[in-house]
Amino acid sequence: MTAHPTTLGYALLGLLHQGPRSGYDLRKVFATTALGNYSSSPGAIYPALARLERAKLIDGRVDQARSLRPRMLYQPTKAGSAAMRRWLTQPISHEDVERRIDELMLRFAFLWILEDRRRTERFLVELAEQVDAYVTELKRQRSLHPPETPIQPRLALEAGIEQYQACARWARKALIAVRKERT
Amino acid sequence: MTAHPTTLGYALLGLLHQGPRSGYDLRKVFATTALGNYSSSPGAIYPALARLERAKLIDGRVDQARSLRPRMLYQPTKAGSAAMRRWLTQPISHEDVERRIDELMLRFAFLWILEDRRRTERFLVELAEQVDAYVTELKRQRSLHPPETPIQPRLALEAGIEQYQACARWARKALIAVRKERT
DNA sequence: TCGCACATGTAACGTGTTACATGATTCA
DNA sequence: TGAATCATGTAACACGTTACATGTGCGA
Repeated sequence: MTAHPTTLGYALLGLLHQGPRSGYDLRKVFATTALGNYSSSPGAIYPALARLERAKLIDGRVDQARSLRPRMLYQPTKAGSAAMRRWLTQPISHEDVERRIDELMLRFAFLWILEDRRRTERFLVELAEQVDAYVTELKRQRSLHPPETPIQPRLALEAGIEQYQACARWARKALIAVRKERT
Repeated sequence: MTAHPTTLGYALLGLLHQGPRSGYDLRKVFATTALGNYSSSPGAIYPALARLERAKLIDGRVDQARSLRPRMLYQPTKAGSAAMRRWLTQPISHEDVERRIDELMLRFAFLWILEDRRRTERFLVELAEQVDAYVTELKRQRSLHPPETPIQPRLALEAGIEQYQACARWARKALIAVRKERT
């Protein structure tokens, strides 16, 4: 009951906030956009949709509009929208930054659902702070490398540092862009 | 038989190339370093070690050196080293860049095992090329956004673009650093 | 009529997560 | 004596991957 959807579940739930879609429609989105990183293919998507429906977070009904074959069109229920809002408004944890940065980006991409610019801004501020903190931690790790460490692991750590720094820079730039936006 | 180790398996196998370690030692590495991103905790590590041993890629023997309790010390077998070398020298695929970039970084971190600077250089060249290609693809996706797209998904895609660009920049910088290295 | 795109699934399998179990040693 | 640390695991569970199954409508 209190079982939360997985990242894929939230991705599907989020997409359905754009309007009713069938499983096939959703698959196409995953197949053609960068969202494809969050998995793909029928074996994951159809079961995930079934789980969301069992949890009453989405509602499926048959699209009897003519055309090809009957399709199941899903849309979020009230409970589904509420679950989505809860997920979107979670605070950004240390753990999220360290190990689930792409889930954070997914959350950000769906923040439009809230129609609350302030919330988007707060997300970016928090993200920049947390990422900065993690960069500091990574730099500390770099300083702890014993001198005989080969160059490759050193450089790999460097890569991590630079990717997170890029993320922090992006967050600050995005914050400015969001503030400029007319709503 | 031809079943390949998972990313976690390769991470363990790679660490064992630094010298014999126990499961506990390995857990500590995962718990305290950035490697922790590649999972953690007994429930994953001990079974992974058991699989590697069943596949004859590592060899465990009891450390009867005094001190605390008996520990199982693992080290790679010849087959294990060969499997590692095969993994490390795989070409970098489009798919790797899109969906397994952190596995690529793990591979890079373990390239020291090959003791072949050229190989490291080639890896970085290939990576930069492939990442550039993916950045191009992401920019194309950005240009395809319909004008009414909310700002958040746009910015999220922007984040992806900038992280990959940071990765490409890093690869070129790292290439220079590796070339400078005396071996 | 052949094949492809549409459309929806299921089954087997391996693996990671979480939580728990067990017992020895060291230190307060 | 009790707590923390060393050290190794196991069991239940859910999820994703891969591969397969099934059938319609449309265009060449």
